[in-house]
Amino acid sequence: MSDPVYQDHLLDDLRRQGYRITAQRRQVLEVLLAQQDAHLSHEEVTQALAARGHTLNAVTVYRVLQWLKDAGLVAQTDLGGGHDVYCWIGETVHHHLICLNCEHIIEMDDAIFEPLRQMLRERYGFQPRIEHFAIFGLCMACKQAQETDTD
Amino acid sequence: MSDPVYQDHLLDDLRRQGYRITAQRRQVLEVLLAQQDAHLSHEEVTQALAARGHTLNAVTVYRVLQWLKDAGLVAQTDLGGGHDVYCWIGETVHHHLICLNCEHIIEMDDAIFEPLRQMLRERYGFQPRIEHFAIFGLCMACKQAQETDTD
DNA sequence: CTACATGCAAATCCTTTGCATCCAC
DNA sequence: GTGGATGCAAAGGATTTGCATGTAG
Repeated sequence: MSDPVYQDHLLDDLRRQGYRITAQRRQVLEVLLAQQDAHLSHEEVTQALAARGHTLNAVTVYRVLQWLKDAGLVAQTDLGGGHDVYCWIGETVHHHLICLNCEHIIEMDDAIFEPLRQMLRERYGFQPRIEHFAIFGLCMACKQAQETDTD
Repeated sequence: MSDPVYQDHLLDDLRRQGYRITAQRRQVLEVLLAQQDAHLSHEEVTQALAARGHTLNAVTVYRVLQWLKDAGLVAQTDLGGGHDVYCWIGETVHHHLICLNCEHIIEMDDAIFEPLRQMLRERYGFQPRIEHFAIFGLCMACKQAQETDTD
């Protein structure tokens, strides 16, 4: 997945598509590749870069993220937190359950949306684009904690 | 629903809760009450106010919307458009299908989410808060138009 | 009368843009 | 060498804050 061989292959691919591979682009790409399941904000990407000893201009980070999105490698989503988040587009489509209390994120399989998709198509003739979904609520632990509180 | 009697009752209720009723608060409240099913952004609220001949300071509009939210009368949601939208909390819970192409909004009943809710509870022990949901995709008309294009 | 709401100006935050310089190809 | 990418500074837009004034209760 994120081994050097895969990365080299990826970079060659991008070069073949006419994109230029700069140090900055490689660095941002590595960060996102290293945390494929995470949704990273611009700020978090910057922090991850810093942790690796790279200090890119904030503007450049924006531009590289935009580039990765244009190249179809990264999804840019607004999960409602005010800032867009970016995440690597892997082979397996999945979605997230986000706990409003502890902010724990649970991954869920795409299959769970199939019934909903079908219903929307049947009832409303609507073709949903549920490619990257987030549902907010309470995770099991927090739900139980809350119930205990109320007792 | 939005008749004067109902509004008076509402204002009295708020007063009883210790809130002060100013002209500005009444004006914003009226705007939201008049379009209960709409999701209005700060800008749209301002425009609606202007259409009624009221010119409030932008800051005041923010503060009144925040107040209405705190009072539990209005929901503040980020539908992914970059700006928060505000909408009156009525009795009937409903959600929206938003067409990515024509931006047409279809209302859908809350019942459609029941199977999903149940699945999330069963499989992940997750208590979803699906109170105001938006699903993006293509509406029937745009889907058909697209299919015709490809032919 | 008093505490709270308003309006103005200014500050703040995130993001984009213009432009000179730099570097991948 | 040349077009595209970078970094800096500065602009831009949305929202928040500080403070004097106004007003609901």
